[in-house]
Amino acid sequence: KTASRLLADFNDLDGVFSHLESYPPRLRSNLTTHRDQVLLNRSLMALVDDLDLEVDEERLRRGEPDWATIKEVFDRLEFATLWKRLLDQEGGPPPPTKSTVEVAVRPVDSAADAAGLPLRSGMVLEPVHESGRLVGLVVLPGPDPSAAGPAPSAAEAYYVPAALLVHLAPALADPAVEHSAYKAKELRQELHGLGYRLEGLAFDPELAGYIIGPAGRSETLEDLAARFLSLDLTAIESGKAAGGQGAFDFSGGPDLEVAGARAVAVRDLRAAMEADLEDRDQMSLLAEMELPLVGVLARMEQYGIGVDRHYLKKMGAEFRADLAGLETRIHEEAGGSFNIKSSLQLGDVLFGRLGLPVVKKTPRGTPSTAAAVLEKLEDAHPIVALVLRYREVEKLRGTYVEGYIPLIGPDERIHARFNQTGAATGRLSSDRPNLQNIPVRSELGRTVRRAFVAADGHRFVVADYSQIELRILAHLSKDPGLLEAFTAGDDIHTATAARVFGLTPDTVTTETRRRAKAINFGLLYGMEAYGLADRLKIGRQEAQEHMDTYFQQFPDVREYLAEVVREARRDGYTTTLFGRRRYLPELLSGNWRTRQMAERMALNAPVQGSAADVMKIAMIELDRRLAPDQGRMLLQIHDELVFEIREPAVEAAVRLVREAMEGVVELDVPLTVDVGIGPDLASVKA
DNA sequence: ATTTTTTGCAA
DNA sequence: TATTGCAAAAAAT
Repeated sequence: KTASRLLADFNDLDGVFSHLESYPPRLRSNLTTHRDQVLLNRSLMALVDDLDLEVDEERLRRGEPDWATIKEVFDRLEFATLWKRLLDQEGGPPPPTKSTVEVAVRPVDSAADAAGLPLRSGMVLEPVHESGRLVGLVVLPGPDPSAAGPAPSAAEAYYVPAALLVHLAPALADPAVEHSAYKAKELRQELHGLGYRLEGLAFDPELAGYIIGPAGRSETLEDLAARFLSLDLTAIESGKAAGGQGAFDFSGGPDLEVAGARAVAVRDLRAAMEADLEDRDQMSLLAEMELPLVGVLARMEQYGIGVDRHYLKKMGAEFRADLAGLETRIHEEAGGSFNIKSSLQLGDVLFGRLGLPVVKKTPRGTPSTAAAVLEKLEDAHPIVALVLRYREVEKLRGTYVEGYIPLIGPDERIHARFNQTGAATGRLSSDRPNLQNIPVRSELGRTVRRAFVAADGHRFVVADYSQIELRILAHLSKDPGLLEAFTAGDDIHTATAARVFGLTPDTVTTETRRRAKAINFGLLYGMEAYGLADRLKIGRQEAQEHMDTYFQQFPDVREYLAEVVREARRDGYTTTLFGRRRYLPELLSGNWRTRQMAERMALNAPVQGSAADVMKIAMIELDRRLAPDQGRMLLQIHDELVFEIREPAVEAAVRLVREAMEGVVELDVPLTVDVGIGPDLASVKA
């Protein structure tokens, strides 16, 4: 534990491995930046703990690496041969890392000055903030085609304060004047807030980094500069803070030197990262999928979705009253007051005072009070059902009904964000709020949907891909049984049930269909018999039989899934239909549990990721083809798109949406889309 | 005050 | 002891 303190705090071993494993080859021999060392230290500490090794704390206290233990770790784990070789080379100090950038940033201080700036295509835009607000833009002009001779050694950039941005407006809004920017969508939205349009996005290192190695979260520009340029941007920032040149800047203005260095980093990252993307055959993923999507998502965020504030307030009040009543009754049943929302206190009451049996424990050893557990105890004591109800209402009140209210804008709409780099598989994610998890399953939960209302004279048009993941599985596996079922247009769960249980489609009961559905879903998640048994509340044996029969009936699915894992183990990553990769170095982990988890991820990633690819293409296509006077795309919920359409245009829009979504890609099975229409999200009906 | 844990909502 | 997310709340730090 002393060692943990000397090294860095970190527990996301998976993320570290994804990151390091996806280094481009020429940088693998150069794990020398500060960040590299931190990452390496962190993952090593996790491994030391994992393997129950002792570190030489005496050495660590002296600030020296404990090479003996590090080598011991690698000796015991076969997957680390690459690093071992690296460490064998490690004797002397690491080669110096670049920590300065030659750049001169000239502040622009007059309208005439701003109007005369060179705004060539290929420029880099780097926002400058002060206390969270955009105060200006550093512009690093693109290459000058007319310039003779070599480019000057020091880059020349300009700082344009917000007040003078108006002189850049035509160039910013011109799609022919291409720009690069880190977190381009964010910049675009900030400029939009000031009344400026930004078009012509040609490169964003955040998106390129996401494609090269989606680590589950986006990397900072500092991370990317260290990884691809061996450039330590943090040294430039901290150097100033620590009293380097420029530390005594009494002007009180923004830190232009740092912004300039960042802009140069973005420019240089474009060359470095595009070269990598070319090598990996992923340029079109960036240029034709992720970059065009930026504008689409930005528009969706700007439009927002209409919300009935008064309905939410009324519902919140009702929920509060319900909760007060439930609380009283629960406290009565418990024979005393306690905090129902605390799983610890609730556990004490249920499993202590009331003596209910402990079904399951949490990873930390306390008795679990999760809904699945409580459902098993419902008959044991009347308090259990009340607690379940309390949890449900409290969840809806806190997260949804009252959680939404502060997020409603002055336009009475909610402008959630869609994050393009949030999910390791290629999916989008959403936050502030998350509009990809609006309740739908429970009766009470569905009432929340009534709060989302289409504007006057408009209707919501909701289009969802029918069984897109299973269709992609059919396409990828080429299993004749699965292909046939989809080509014939059968209900896939019924068709599966018929084959697995030896029935004809018309003799499939609700129960057998339910079981087949669970198997189909389980397939997409790398199911094992244990999980299926749990889900279906049947024996492990029986679940295993179901799976065996399934794979007998659909042998190519089994073969495909096995092949996915084999390839992932060999290559280190899985691939989607459109070349998106997911790195899974944990497939070679010495830890059985970790490895199993990675295998399930490997099974799921090509299917979920390909579906995400298809949806992204559909969104870009629809953004182009849906005329603004017809309506707007508002939400994406993974396999579903929500539009707000002017009433006279609804019929045409339905046709357009269906045609575009079904036609984005030609698979071995048809893609079909179900469309519903309604005045609010609760009332959407086919 | 910030991070981690538990829980629960969606596809 | 099924995949991917985001978030609230309590507890832990």
